[in-house]
Amino acid sequence: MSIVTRFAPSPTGHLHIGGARTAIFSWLFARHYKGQFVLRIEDTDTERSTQEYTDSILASMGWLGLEWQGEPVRQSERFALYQQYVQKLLDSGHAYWCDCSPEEVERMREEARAKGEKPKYNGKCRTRGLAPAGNRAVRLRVPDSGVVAFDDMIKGRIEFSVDELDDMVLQRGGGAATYNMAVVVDDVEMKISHVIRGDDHVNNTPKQILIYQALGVTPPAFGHVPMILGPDKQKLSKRHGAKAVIDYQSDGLLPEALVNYLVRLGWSHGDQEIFSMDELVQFFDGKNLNSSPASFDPEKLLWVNAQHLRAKDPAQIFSLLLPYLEKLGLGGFDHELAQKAIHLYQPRAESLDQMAAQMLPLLCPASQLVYDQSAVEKSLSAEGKAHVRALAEAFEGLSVFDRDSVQQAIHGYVEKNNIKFKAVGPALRVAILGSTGGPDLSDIIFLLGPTSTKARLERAVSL
RNA sequence: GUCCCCAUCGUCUAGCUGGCCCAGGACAUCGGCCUUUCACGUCGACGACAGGGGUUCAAAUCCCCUUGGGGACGCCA
Repeated sequence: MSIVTRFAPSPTGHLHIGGARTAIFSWLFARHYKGQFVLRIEDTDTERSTQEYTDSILASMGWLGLEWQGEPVRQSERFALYQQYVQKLLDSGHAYWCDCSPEEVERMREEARAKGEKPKYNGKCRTRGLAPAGNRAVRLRVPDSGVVAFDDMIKGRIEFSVDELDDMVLQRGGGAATYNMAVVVDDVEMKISHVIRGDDHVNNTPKQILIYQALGVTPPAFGHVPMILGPDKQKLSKRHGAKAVIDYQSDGLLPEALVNYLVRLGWSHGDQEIFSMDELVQFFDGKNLNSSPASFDPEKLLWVNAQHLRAKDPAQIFSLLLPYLEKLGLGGFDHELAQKAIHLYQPRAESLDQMAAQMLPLLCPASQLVYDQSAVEKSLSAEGKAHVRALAEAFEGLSVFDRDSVQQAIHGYVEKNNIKFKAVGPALRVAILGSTGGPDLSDIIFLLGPTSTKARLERAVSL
């Protein structure tokens, strides 16, 4: 059997991390078994679906590296197809027309509830033999007894008694297919072999299986991935902060890091935490999936991102970092300097966003350097300034200006005056970078070069 | 209300067919080391089998109940 999986988002919002994770699982599963991964846009709700969201979702998928095969299928273009299938069901006696009003159905539900049962439609029109009419709906005739069961790839065997199900609407008055009908038709037509989707669909599964059975088609395999909860164990929502994929993109996360983190939420491969995309494809076989919901931990996500950031080639980082550098408002900066400095910042930043901010003091002109006031007061005392002045002279006397000679100049100065490095280091650092943190000073001064270094030291002394 | 799913450190998890687990790894937290700062790194500490019954020579691992959490019950998707 050839493996075909799908991701079927509804374009009523941006791609969120929950959806992203099921998409990733689906994609990995298909890739691992060398199958196909296809997309379907579930845009039958014309009220809430927009092209902007469709574009945004596709863009996020692309950014994450989840390439799909063929053109995405749009449900809104397939109403006629769904009607054909509904007609088949009507012809075979598996479905019937119903003219009950919403109020009437609501009453039936309340009655059932009053009896302590699950609210359902009572099957009033089953035997009335109603003819088609524009405002009439089509309902599925579900079996009177029995159970619907399926072996979930993640949760194992799940059974539902048909007593829990009612004669669901397949086609609305007006002729539009309902969600469950459209999904089944599409999955059949698209030859989907494995339906990997969110946990919230387990209750739809028996309904859909009933439609498959009525159609005389073997259902695909189902795998329901657990939901992602917020840090407080509640359903993920806006108050948990950024949750759309594009938000993480603008926060400076690496797509492979987001994928890595999301996959590990509910899946494991021994004790391994960091995976490349290739390793993921290699290891993800649809097994070892956790059936319990997981909480989203932004801190660990950042940590995973930091690991990927460090492992990446500096040249690649630079091109990814460029947009963030440009957002800094420098209005132009020395690209070569930035490029050469990347490796110094790789181990200290957790995101591209952070990295750009950390590099600002290095990249800005001396005149725009912002000083940390308390650091200046603490380190750039009269004595500190005297050291800075002396070091400026020492640097100017250098015939070769490279990392080693700069370092020697500093150490030479320290030794000659019989003082500790601590006496001059902080002052020099604040003078060069404006604050107390940052990479090794010799590296920074060398990269800055004699002219820029001199300008910074002069400005610091005059503070 | 009814049905479905879930239950190991604060969080993500290892623990697949019970003994190698008085439970391992990772994030976070705390402390040591490294270091010219801040990070990185490194070493260590803290920290969990929800509760109760069974089954068994032996249970985190199997069964049942309770509790807790989540989801679903639309002519929404």
